[in-house]
Amino acid sequence: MLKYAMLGLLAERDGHGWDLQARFEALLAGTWPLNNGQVYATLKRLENNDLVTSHVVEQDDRPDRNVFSITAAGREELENWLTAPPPPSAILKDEFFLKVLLSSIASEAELPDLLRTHRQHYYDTLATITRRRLADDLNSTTKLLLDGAIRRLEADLQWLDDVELSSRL
Amino acid sequence: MLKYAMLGLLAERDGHGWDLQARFEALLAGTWPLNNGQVYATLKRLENNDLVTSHVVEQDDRPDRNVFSITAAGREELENWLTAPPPPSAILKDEFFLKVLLSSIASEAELPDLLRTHRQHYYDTLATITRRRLADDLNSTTKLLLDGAIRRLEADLQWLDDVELSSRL
DNA sequence: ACAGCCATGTAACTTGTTACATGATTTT
DNA sequence: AAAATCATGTAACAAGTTACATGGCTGT
Repeated sequence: MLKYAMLGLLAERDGHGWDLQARFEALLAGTWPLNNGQVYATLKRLENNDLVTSHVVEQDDRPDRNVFSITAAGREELENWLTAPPPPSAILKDEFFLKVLLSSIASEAELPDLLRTHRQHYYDTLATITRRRLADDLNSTTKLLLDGAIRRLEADLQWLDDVELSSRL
Repeated sequence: MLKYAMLGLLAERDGHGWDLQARFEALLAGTWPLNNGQVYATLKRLENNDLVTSHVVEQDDRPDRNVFSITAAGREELENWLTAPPPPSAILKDEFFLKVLLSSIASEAELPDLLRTHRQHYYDTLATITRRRLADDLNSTTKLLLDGAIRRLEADLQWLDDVELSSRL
């Protein structure tokens, strides 16, 4: 997926690896930290596939930059991905769902523990995100993202209640 | 993740590759189809790590089965995973969120198209899942899963409205 | 002096994805 | 005769994860 993230950021404007990583993390409000190695590896693959090109920009007081630009083929790849509907399998391919499911069938004794841990964790995350949402240096897109995350967290918390109720029957 | 799914199914009872795949797909109500190759590859890796063991069961009229059992180490690995809270990065690591985000910054002209396509797709999926939820041959765990999926889909649909509203300003 | 920022990457390992390959039995 | 079910796997490739490695400049 990072591949498309890089293409998207480059479609906005050119950038070098370090810069792209910083922009990505800012856009995601720090909720999706990256290892720099992954960024450089992804950019190299994109270049091998001619979806981006690069040129070196020399600097005196800083290390030289390797600045990337998106190509026409890269733009096309990005558009295709953006407009394609998600595969039908995507909705339930979720670690949280899978944990509850497996706990129910394989390890029922652990279910209450799992539910407690996760409920706690979801409340904490909800609090963190709600707090972050209030910061005034966020761009509007990031705000939207956080709103979406809040809606999902609330949905998941309600579902946790469902699961707990039905496990107590 | 499939690794843990296999461990979970084996914790319920022993099984061979084919059987595990069928049980997995039934549990997920067919929403997460697998390629058999992935199943066998995953089982082999688990065996290499001594998380499962296998023995051949001969059959006359059918190909022989390679039946797997979970080991003590496998059980431990499963328990650890089940009780561990999700990493904080997991909530927003989502293809749908990323698409909306990137479309907003990189390709604003495509946003309405993306929103329309995805809204349609989400409604369709909601309808499909709701219908499947009514089938009476589902086990209670699968029903729960579908309930969770419905809650999420509804949350995402509401969020799509948010995004559309804010994009029209 | 030390921490933090700027900037680059490689290497090893684990997962996931897709395609290919084989072959018997049962049902339509 | 064809399609579905049962049953096994290999191989190639793409992507994600983590650790390692280097080095100058800036602010405290």
